[in-house]
Amino acid sequence: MIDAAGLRVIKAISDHGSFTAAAASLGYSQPAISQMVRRLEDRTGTVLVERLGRSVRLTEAGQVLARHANPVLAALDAAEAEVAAIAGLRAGRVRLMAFPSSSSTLVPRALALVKQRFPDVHVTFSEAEPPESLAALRSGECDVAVAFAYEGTDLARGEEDLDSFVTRPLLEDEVRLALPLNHPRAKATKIKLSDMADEPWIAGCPRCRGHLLSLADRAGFNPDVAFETEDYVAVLGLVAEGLGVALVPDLIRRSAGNPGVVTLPIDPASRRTVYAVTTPDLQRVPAVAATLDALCEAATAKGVCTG
Amino acid sequence: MIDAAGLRVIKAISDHGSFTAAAASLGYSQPAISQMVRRLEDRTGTVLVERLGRSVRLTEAGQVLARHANPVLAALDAAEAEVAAIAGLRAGRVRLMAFPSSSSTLVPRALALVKQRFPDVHVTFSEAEPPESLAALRSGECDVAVAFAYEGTDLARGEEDLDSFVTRPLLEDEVRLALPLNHPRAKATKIKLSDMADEPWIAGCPRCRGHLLSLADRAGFNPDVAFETEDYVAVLGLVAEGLGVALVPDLIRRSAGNPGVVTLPIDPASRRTVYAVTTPDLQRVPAVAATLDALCEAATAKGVCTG
DNA sequence: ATTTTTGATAACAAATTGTTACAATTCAAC
DNA sequence: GTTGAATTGTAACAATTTGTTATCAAAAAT
Repeated sequence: MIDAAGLRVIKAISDHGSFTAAAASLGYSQPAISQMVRRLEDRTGTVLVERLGRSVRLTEAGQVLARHANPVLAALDAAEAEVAAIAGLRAGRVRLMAFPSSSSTLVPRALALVKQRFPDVHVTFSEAEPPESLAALRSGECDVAVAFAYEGTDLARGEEDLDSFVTRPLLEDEVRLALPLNHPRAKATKIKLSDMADEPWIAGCPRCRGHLLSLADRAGFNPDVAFETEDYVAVLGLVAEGLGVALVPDLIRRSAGNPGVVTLPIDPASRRTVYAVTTPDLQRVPAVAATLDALCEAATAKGVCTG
Repeated sequence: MIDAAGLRVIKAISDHGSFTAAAASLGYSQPAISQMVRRLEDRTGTVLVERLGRSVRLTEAGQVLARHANPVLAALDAAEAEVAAIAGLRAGRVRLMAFPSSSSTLVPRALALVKQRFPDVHVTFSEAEPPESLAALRSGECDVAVAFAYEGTDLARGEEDLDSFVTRPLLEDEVRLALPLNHPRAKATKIKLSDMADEPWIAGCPRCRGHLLSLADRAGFNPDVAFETEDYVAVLGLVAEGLGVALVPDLIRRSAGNPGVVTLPIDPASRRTVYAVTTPDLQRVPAVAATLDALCEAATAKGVCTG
């Protein structure tokens, strides 16, 4: 019934003492004010303005509206300012989820970039493997997920539909074989997986284990998985102690290298692609876009970012 | 830019979780909500709602608006309620100015009527002679004036323009001659002013003095005005002490009768009319109308109220 | 008295806000 | 899988609201 425009008009009249001056202060023509007041009076069923020949004065009811105008308009302005701050990257919160091995360098570098450029944009961060991070994205618990897909498999393992997501490739990550330093083949420049068919294997996260099984199958053997752990530092530790060999993405070696371990390219080569993932809607949120950009830039030092 | 309607829509979406439910809760069709959100997003240049297939969720910016919605809408409702209270006579203030001799019975009775009918309407009251009360009405210092005009003269003494006022006759007040009880003519039933040409006179307020001079002139003499006072109780006291005779409106005698004084009709008769005066705008304010009605009713006991 | 200032009104233009009908999508259930 | 109910988006249109210009009438100031 009464809206912000009406209050603005009443307040202008109260402040300036005439319709004409109120109109000028609001950038309207004088008849616009006349009609606005008339409409308000019709709607409220009350006289709001006393016409005294040349000047006007608010009645008690008009003064009531004028008194309420300030808080209401101030609150509206505040709301607008807050939204504008988010739109202008002077505020905003982005909830990022990334898989553990990305946390070591890629994500911290991206967070630093965002913070440097937009100090008031807050990126919160938590670790999760791709299936959970994508589920969190879908359910609204996070805004950006950093996930990966092994060559030839879908990002979401084929089961989830990806149409509802927007993906941005960040970098290509080569999958290498990790051997203990004292292993007989540690000096090779390249290795066939089938050569390792009789070694005990150490597997990483479930998807990595799946990838290992898939590659081994293609190489014609069934690996003996002696240990499984999601913690890649532990994987490398186990390898260093000579308890087995493992497939590890290059990112791991570079960020958490273990001096007792060497990694070699495998033949045929295999890679995984690391993506930043979000939704089409969120992609248009400035703070989210800035985070994606930062991830992209942080990645270019290591890989190719097309975006 | 952002208005109350927009906030209402965002709040409804936040509360109900879908456009359809929000539309139902606001009595709109679903496309109305879709378009409203789209407009808001265009205006703010920000994504406010994440579309997740079947349901929707507010983005951070959307949540900001939803959070501001409550205070703004509550303040608007409060403003509306206050105005409605004034319109519905559950609130309101009327500033009444009346000339002194009306204060004794007419005005108190009217105030009591208003208070009985509309306990939350506050009528404040102050005394002023007609010229000042009308000036106060014009300048906005009061809402209703109780004034009088002697027969044949304008309410505002001819100088002021009455077009800008609305008048409502309350009662006719006969002008009588006050004599001390022991005056030789105290037993007469009617008296010609010319019979009193040689008496000392006591004059009331300036306008009353003017009326005395005018009547005396018509009766062919020039009265010897021995005392002047605006206080009619004093006038009657002076008369009772035999210090002179006076013209007093009947209202005075009835409300402040002095046992040492008799009042007689004069010939030719003279009356004054008591009016309630306000402005056309204020007349439409319910509390003012109620006060006018009460004055009218309070007067019917004594005179004729046409209104 | 005349001029300037101010509000009201009429007629019209433009923007807004809403509706209905229908297409497209999602999600759950069979 | 496939169907079906539920939900959002879009297009076309109608109604309302909101603003402008031109003009009038009244009030104040000179």
